[in-house]
Amino acid sequence: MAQDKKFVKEIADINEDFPKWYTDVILKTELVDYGPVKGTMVIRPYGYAIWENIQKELDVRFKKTGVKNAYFPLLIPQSYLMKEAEHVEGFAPEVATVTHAGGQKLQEPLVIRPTSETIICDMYAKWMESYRDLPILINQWCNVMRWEKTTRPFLRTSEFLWQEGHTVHATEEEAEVETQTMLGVYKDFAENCLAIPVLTGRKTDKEKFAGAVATYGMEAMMLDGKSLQAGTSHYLGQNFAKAFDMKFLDKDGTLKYGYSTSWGVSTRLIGALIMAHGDQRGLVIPPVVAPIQVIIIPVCMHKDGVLENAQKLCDVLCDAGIRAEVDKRDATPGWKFNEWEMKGVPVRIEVGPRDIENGKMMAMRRDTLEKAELSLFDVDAVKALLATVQQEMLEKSRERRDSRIVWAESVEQILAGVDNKCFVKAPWCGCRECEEKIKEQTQATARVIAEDSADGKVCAVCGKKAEKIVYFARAY
RNA sequence: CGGGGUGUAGCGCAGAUGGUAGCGCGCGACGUUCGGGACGUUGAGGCCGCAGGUUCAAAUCCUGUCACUCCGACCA
Repeated sequence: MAQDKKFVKEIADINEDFPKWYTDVILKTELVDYGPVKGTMVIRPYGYAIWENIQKELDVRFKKTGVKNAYFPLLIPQSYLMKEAEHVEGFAPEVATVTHAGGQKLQEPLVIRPTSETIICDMYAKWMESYRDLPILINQWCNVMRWEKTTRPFLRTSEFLWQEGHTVHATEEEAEVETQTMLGVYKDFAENCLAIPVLTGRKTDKEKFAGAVATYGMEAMMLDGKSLQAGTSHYLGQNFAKAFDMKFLDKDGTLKYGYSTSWGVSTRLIGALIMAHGDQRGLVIPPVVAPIQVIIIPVCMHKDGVLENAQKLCDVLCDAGIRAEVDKRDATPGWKFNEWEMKGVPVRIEVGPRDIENGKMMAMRRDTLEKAELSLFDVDAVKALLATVQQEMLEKSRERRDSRIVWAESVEQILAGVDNKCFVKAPWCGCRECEEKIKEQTQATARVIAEDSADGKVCAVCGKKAEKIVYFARAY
């Protein structure tokens, strides 16, 4: 117990000071370190492995929808950004610009991509001549830079890694379907890989992406009740097609502008993962994306057969496709237990002389901290345990989230709801003034528009006929 | 850009009224340990953010400056 206290002291209290807990945990578990340039982060191997797993899972899903990966340049001529009026406005304050290269001042400044719509649309314009060239379905994994005023590792950094998908279609309908398909891919990924239940839906005009006709987002609830936008999918209509002259000759022989979409998720997902599942002991990472799924701790390493059996177990698990490691470091088992719990490894297996003698091994789940005795080398049991952890983490998060969605019919009720760490569903007339009033008085913003019908309801702010039911929450 | 705070060892900090720098953790070596953060012995590690000034003497007092950080306005 005394030792527990000591451990708890090491990371900030999750309930008392959530933001501090967050930064403590990501630094102490060696996910990230701060970069020398303000607002940048170094993603360390343990953190990067999560990103690699995210990439792997998303790529599988993208490929199923026919999307292929490609790569476009980091630097974009400044004039490209000027072509789409709203888009320029949206990004103007936060672009970083390169003015000199090769020891000389450049004729035209180059911007470091804050997103790649412009350069990609410019290329697409060259590639699309006939309707037979459409749709173009391309994704790129890359870094982007947005010079933000305040930053926080993973959630908002000056430079971040993401994937951005960009598609062009011959018809409005097809592009709209694509927008929804990708939103669905994200939802499936968030729930089944990250074990984070998400709300998906259309964004209000105030919250939409600069240059889009419609923006759809997925919102996840963090442990402190705040919402995190975990992914977006935009229907861009012909806005970019017209700005970049993306025309094609249709079946009917006429020249038409294409309809485009873009969608993306970023390293912010790692932040979401941490803030959705962590506890007082540190991280809890769902098995699908965990860098290490099973950590094997040999007990009494110096005794005959312990290390050999631990290594053999590791080998059989790895052969079965499980990411397992043996911790052979010269430290006490107790120290290692705490270390790996903090790092969020889903399953820990202890192997000691007693176990070997009895043909057993002790397994512990990180999410519930429950221990179970398994037969030594029982790969199927470990696999089943990992699957259970994955599934129950989602169920637990979903129950928690669902119990924290409340209904409100006035600004006071909205305030009470968000103060109570809840998402608030409220009817809204659709006007910007009411939306802004809610933000002023409650610091909550419209996250997504719900599917529910607003028939017979009145706006929580102005009392006029409600057009939409909207989820409000304080957001990161 | 407004308000507050902090800069001393890798990290967290202590250093009244000036006298030449210390504690905890961590790190190295050796030994005993190992089923929930072990212990003993011993060692390494500092331009006290930076630049001026006052003084016989500055981590300490004064002035300036830089950096970081928290809270408000903007953002994935």
